[in-house]
Amino acid sequence: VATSADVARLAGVSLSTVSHVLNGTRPVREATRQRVLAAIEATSYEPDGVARSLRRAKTDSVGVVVDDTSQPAFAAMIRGIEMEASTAALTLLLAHSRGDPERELQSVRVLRERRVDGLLIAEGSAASGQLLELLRSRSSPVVLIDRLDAVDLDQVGVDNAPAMRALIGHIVGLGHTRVGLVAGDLTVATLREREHGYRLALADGGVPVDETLILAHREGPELSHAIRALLAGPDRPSAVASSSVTLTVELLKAIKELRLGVPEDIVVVAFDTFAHSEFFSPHLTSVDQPAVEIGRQAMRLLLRRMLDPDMPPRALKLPATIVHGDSCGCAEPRSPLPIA
Amino acid sequence: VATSADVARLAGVSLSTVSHVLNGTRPVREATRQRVLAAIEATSYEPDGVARSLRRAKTDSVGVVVDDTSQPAFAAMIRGIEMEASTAALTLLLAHSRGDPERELQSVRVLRERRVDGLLIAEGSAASGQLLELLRSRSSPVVLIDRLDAVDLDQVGVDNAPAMRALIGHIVGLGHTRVGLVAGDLTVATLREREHGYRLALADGGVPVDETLILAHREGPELSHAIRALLAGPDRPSAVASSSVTLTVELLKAIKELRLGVPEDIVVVAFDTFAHSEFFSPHLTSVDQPAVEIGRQAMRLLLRRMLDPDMPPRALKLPATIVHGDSCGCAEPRSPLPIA
DNA sequence: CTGTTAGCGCTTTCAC
DNA sequence: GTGAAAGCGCTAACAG
Repeated sequence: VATSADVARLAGVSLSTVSHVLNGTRPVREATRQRVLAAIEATSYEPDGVARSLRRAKTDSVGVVVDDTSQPAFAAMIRGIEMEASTAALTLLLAHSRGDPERELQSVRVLRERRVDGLLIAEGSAASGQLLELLRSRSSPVVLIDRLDAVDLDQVGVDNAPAMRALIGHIVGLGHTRVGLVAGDLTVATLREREHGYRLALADGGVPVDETLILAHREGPELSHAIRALLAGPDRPSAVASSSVTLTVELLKAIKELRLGVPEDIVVVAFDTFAHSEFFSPHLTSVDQPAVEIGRQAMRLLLRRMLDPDMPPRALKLPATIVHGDSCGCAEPRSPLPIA
Repeated sequence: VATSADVARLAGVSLSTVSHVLNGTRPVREATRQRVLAAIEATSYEPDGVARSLRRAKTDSVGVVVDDTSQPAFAAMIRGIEMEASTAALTLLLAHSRGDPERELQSVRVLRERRVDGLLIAEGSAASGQLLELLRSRSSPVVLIDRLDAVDLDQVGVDNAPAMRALIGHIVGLGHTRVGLVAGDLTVATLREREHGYRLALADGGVPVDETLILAHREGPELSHAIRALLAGPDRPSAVASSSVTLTVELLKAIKELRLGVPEDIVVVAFDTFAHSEFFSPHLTSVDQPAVEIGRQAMRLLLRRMLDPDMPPRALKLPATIVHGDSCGCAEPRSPLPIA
């Protein structure tokens, strides 16, 4: 492989001239420039980004740590991140943590060693003091996505509580007083916020909270069992909500097994939903996260942080929207419901 | 930030000893080792991957170029890739081409400049001579995914034709003789193969091919229009198949608009489908791609190629399966259909 | 067992 | 306008 030295030799110029031609970093006489360009062509020279990064002490890359790619919103978020990153000529380094805090730490370490210029950490599991410590230790630019565990770091996420409040409010308004909630692992910040929104909505409607209707297990056999118990029990709620797509899957599994009809036998609403669900039935009435926008804003915030390390940390809450399907069983399907 | 020189000074040893302690690359007396380790701790030293890459002339990273992240199979494929990559301690660099051959070339160039040790190129658009030339020019390890344009490069994909043949064969067996096909852009290799499978299935059943039933436009207004024309026309086919998820979306849009019932008014089958579609109706009878496995195998193949650049190129065809839903309207739902 | 040293390929002062 | 030279932080001969 050719190096800039080869190019310089062939063009009969110095190393520095080659570099300056390549980067347009100082004026070069046109004739010389042409000779250099020709030499580059002739040697099919390709600059070495690694050497450049070493010298410049920056890599023009950002690391992205995601918890779980099977979340359907993941692809959209990555797309948003990538849009902004490619505009800024940054390359993405991807690492998965698979919900394992240990792997998550490891991912951050590896990306750090690679000297990424910034870090995006998405949908992390429960807050980990170790991680926060690591992130703060070197004060490298970081933006947290949907993972509101710290106040002194940049973060972007959706405004969970109001969205859930509006979603549940809709079915409470329809007269439901026994509303189940598949709440998931409440150590996860976003899920906790959603559960909070649920409580707010019940309070709004003057409906007392029945704690036995709130299923706060993480995905797994226990949760499946709890859901089945709730739905097959003598006093089945008339409506059930779930707090995330993976939780909704568990819920739908149980509903299918018990051969319940939606919305005739039970009304279902969900936080987050499936792609193209409008073509299928039941079409879930649900909260829609602006996943692409979350990715974009997170990347933008990271870019700002990279330029100005001393900017005060910022927490961006993006609004979600409610998509009105037919799973809530209300007579008239309307367009997107407003979120208070 | 501390460098290995700082560590060496603090530990009172030479640079090389630090390096060897770090990499376990030659025996070091335990006492010395401990002193070095202590110094690392004390300085909170973190090795510089960039410098290491420059020196070692490898980066322990692979580039992944994807066409479009909105394909639902994308996330699964990435997951498969990542599993194998993380086992081999490789970092993933991600680039999107968004179906633009120009961006695709650019992505490959950028990743090359970053000196990735290997390249995975997925779901590319139409074959591009320029791309192939670029890939071959430096003979760096490359695996093509679902993009069978070249015979002399490693590639992995699904065995499209037999799968489509079996899928269509099923409905032909049900007595359908007018079967539409939303075939998509036939310059895309995988779509061409699927269309071929369709033709084979009709031939198998002794059904003559009616070319007006094959809609070979890429996604866009023309396609939408063609689909509507086909379905609203006087002589509507009794069944329609589509060759990819994005095409299926177009098809379902039209079906919804025309208020046709599936499978009563029209039978629908598809190549590739939506996540968790079993919970919704109609549950599409469809070909299921082993997306995770494709990712894994591709990465594995790349690893082998990286170790042995002179290995003869290999083309891996993974079998797809057929998921039997209720959109095909056959009386008895059975378990996965066999692919001949 | 440990240290010295020569670079990897590039950017960037500092001179001319 | 152009060139010479000093490293960026690390690894890997080569010597002891």
